[in-house]
Amino acid sequence: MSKALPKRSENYSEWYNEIVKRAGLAENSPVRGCMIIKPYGFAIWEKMQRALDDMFKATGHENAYFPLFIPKSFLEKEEEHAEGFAKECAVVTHYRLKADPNNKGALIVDPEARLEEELIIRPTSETVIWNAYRTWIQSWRDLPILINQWANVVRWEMRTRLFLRTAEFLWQEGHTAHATEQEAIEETEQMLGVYEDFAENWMALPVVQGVKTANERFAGAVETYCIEALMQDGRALQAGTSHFLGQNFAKVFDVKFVNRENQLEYPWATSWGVSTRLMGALIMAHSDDNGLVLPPKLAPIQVVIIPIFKTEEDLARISERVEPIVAELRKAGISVKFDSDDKQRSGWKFAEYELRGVPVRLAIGARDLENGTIEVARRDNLTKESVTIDGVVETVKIVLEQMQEAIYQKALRFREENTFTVDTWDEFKMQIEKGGFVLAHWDGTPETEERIKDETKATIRCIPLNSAEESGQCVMTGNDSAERVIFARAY
RNA sequence: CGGGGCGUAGCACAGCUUGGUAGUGCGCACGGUUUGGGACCGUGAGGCCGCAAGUUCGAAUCUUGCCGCCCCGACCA
Repeated sequence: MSKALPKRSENYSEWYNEIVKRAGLAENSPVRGCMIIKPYGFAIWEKMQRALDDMFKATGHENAYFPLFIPKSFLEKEEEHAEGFAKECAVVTHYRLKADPNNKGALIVDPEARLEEELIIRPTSETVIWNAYRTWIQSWRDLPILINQWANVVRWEMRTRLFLRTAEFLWQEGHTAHATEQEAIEETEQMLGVYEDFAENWMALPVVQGVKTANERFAGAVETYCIEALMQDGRALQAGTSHFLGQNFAKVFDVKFVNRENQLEYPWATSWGVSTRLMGALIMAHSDDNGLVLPPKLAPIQVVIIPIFKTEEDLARISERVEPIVAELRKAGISVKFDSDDKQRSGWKFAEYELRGVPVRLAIGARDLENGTIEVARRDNLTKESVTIDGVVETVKIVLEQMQEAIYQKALRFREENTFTVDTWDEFKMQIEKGGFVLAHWDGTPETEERIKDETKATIRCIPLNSAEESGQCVMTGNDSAERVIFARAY
């Protein structure tokens, strides 16, 4: 195994692939397009899950679980939804194998065991869930229903990349039902806010809240809201979506409730999700040529302590000094690993924990014991300083907080420096080629959006929610436009 | 599905042109010397050379077919 990672500046996608594998986050599986999430990668995902789950609960949601298999007829009900997902569904047609009579040891699909109705492996769960809601919802008193599920889904993608786009991925999907349109829209916006909060305060990832254009809208939604982030190579990544589904699913699954006036009405729906794709965003937003850089709040190991020793006796003396520090850090809620393994040398460990993105490294050797000091190294800016052992726990707490903020600020600065306002077609093409968010006027038609995509590979990432009204002319057609939208090449 | 590349030890690869004992580095095991930024020496284990058929006295190497993977495009969170 070569020591150095490919450089971001030379080959960004190879850098990404290598970092995922070498930092022990994930690897390819025997099945094309699927991935094995390794313990260290899964530990990060678990921290994300925990934070998000707490936020969902805090906003009144409950977890439930709906099945992996969806009858094909369910998927067919909502026309746009069906069309949107049809071409990427895995389908179960049989329920039994049998020994191949012509080939000893081999198994074949038993032709006798064909399912009467094929089952789709869920690409998303609106249909099964709304089918269930039919019996759950009778009266306005049953509403709202605020459900979330943590699950895997399958979308048979042509081209896949670890975390960013895999055939099977893990996610959460919230599915809510409301008595009024207004309430459902508020829910959609609220959850988008939750995602923004999570992205910025946990992932240290600045995001733009916006609305998708018709072309980019979720299949079956009335309106799709999103948070969009900018990666270090200048490409955009959709980090989360929240959909206002109107009454589309209620109608096709015949879900009705009696309102206060004793009239039958269709409830209003939302759905919202984030996936293991966030892992890709996390990696691409912050990491450097030495490896992963993790925001402290999501780092499985926040502090690693590396003893520098020659003999068993040295190690024993260091351990004695380190153990109370470990205990104190843990008491402060900080996850810490004391790596006293003598099979690897300290230099190897330094490089390894940098690769894995451990935020703070403490190194302590005989010299430190004499001086009463310990070395504190920061992963984000690779600086190190010597501090007194007595104050190290306090120092670590401060450093972790500073890092969380510094990583966010760095990403924010990057986004600001890579957000451009352009007004001419030539400028537009040139800037898209260079990368970044490009703010430009658009005449609001799907046709123009499509033409721009064909010519530049750029899509409208979103119509920002809080952008100022500003009349202008469409960058491609010159037609009137009321506001700027964000264009970028995207993952 | 188009275009390109690759299948040889756990990993990364050489060997193939010109057929003749299966190799190198990393990793692994054991022993020793080392240890403040990816240590070194010695010994050792580990292979149906992607699969199948063919050519040949003899195939990792030549021929044909198949399978798989990766990268680039069209589709997408």
